[in-house]
Amino acid sequence: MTDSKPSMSDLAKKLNVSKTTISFILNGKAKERRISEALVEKVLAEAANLGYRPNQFAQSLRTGRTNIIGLMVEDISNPFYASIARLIEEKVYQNGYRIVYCSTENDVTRGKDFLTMFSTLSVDGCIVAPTQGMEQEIREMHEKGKSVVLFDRYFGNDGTDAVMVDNQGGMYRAVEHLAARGAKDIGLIAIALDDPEKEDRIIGFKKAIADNGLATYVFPLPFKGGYEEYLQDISEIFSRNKLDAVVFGTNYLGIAGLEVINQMGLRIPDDMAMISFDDHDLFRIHRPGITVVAQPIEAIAQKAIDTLMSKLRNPALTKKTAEVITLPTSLIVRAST
Amino acid sequence: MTDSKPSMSDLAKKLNVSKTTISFILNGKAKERRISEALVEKVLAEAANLGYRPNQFAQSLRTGRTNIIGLMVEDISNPFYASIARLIEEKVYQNGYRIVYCSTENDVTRGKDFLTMFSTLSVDGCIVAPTQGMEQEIREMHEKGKSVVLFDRYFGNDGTDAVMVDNQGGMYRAVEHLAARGAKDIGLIAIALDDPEKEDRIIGFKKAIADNGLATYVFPLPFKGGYEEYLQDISEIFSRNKLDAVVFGTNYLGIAGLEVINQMGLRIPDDMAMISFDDHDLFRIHRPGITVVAQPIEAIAQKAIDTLMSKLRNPALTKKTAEVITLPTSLIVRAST
DNA sequence: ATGAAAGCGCTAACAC
DNA sequence: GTGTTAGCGCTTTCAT
Repeated sequence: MTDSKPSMSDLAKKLNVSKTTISFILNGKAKERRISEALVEKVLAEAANLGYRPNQFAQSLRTGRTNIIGLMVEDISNPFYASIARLIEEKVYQNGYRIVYCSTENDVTRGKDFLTMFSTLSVDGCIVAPTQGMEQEIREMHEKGKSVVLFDRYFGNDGTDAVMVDNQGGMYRAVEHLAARGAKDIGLIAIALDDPEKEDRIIGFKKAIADNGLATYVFPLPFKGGYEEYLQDISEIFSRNKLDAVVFGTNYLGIAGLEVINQMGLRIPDDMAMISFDDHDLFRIHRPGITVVAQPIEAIAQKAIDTLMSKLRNPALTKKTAEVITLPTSLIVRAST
Repeated sequence: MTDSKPSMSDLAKKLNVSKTTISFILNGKAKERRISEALVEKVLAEAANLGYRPNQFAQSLRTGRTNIIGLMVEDISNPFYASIARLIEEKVYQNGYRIVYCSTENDVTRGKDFLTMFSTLSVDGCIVAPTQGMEQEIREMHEKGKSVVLFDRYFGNDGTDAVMVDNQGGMYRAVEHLAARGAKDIGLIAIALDDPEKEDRIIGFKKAIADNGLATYVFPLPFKGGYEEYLQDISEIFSRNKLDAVVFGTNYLGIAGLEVINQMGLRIPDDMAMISFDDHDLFRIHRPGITVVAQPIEAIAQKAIDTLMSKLRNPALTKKTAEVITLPTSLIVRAST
């Protein structure tokens, strides 16, 4: 009936031992406190028997640590982020942490709200794919000693750790590949949240186009939630420009683009060669297969966690070193090029 | 420098007011406590000024409520669950809750671990796509007064709310559709965690096969993490049986199946007609398009949240009513059939 | 080798 | 109208 959780006091009372002792034993400090084997046994046994679980909130209130990690991505339903979330989940649980996630939808306000939430929740650290406009807030968290690891996007030299991917290089090789296959009019359709001149994927694209002496067709698109709108935008781009190849800056643009191409009855790669950033089941299985610039998802997750965990374990590090890791992408050539 | 968060005491000291008063004001109980307008203003202003944020842990410790909701799915990186997670996130935040998620991988032990974690974390409620074998634990949570809403899978009449989908009916109509198109040897490739006789999708399939006087080809597969293994299993099934149509019980089996079909050079729908449970970008965009039994993702998320929120708002309900909502699936016919 | 006691930040019954 | 006070369950210093 009164099945409510047993507290440390319950244990203490039942065993005629003080809370202190119980606490030490349960926290593995029995040795250094020289508590007798016998007592340790007894306490452990009774704790197990009663199904005792420490109250995380009391614990957090006392210690200031929460064992919660915040994960902030653009959209948790995007397979790229979902896969990362899955991997991070796996690795984080092994270290006794839990994850609270949220999707920013590239909205600064949402992003900041969530940062506040993380702060309110007192997460021990967080892994964030930031939107732009959050620079200030991220820096503040960092300065307050919270461990933050950025990925997917970051802001120059602000002292925050980041796990990035070689976006410029990846894009450069994609264009190179297309050019080598004889493409002349290569378009780039990519999200530009901010200034297109600052987007690495766009920069890499332009550089490759220039190096290959080709004409530049860049179509920066603002971020919008709706898939339908992208279909619309892309089909307009296709009808107004006679391209023989196209590169998409993200998986969802690639997907939308592929749908448009198919709808318009364009043949890949004869009428239109195609490459998308990010691999996806769709790109692998589609006939013809779609060439992609794949991001090393596993490595991104691993590095992000490793970085965060090492800061968490050694808080002194947090304020000091800031490392920006850049992981290579890989061009997976399929029949679309 | 000492930028650590201001507490209620700080506020109280600064304004020469007691914590009590602050607490009441901040919790919107100023009216009923008949606190003067002026004071309310002053407190609110100073709170905003100092950037005061209540300490969630102290709050939780005191009230027993945490504003955290646990979300447990089979695999957060599966688009079906990821989409649900996204929608649930959206709806939940509007109500001031946060989400902690975890992926069971259909592993009972993991599932139970996470349930314990939810319990330790004192989540206010949870939305769970259970694995089998968790019946007992779910029932216990429920009996302890925790709000639990199941989806995707549930255990008969155990008094827990559940949001389900008409799996039998969806599968039935898929087979019916195939039969109407002249398919004779229709195979079903589906995960059977437990007894295949208890899996609704398999039941629906068999019923439809019987009603249409066809031969029964059911290939229950155990759940395994690895995609490669499914490829293997499926291609064996295809080489050992001469089917003219196949139905896949879940999106990842459908994806693997499609990959196998393409690899084997089978033509859809001439050599092999195909239907998969769950819609997916891949099925929509693939040429030919793949007919699917789509689940109403949005509705599932909405119902789950609605149910949970109403229980949370009115705890008295929790122990009483248990509702099993069954949502319809829809057959989206494409070129694969 | 063990325990008493203070206090983390907050809420709410009960005074005044 | 506003303040006092007693905890929520835990950790940890200091005493014994």
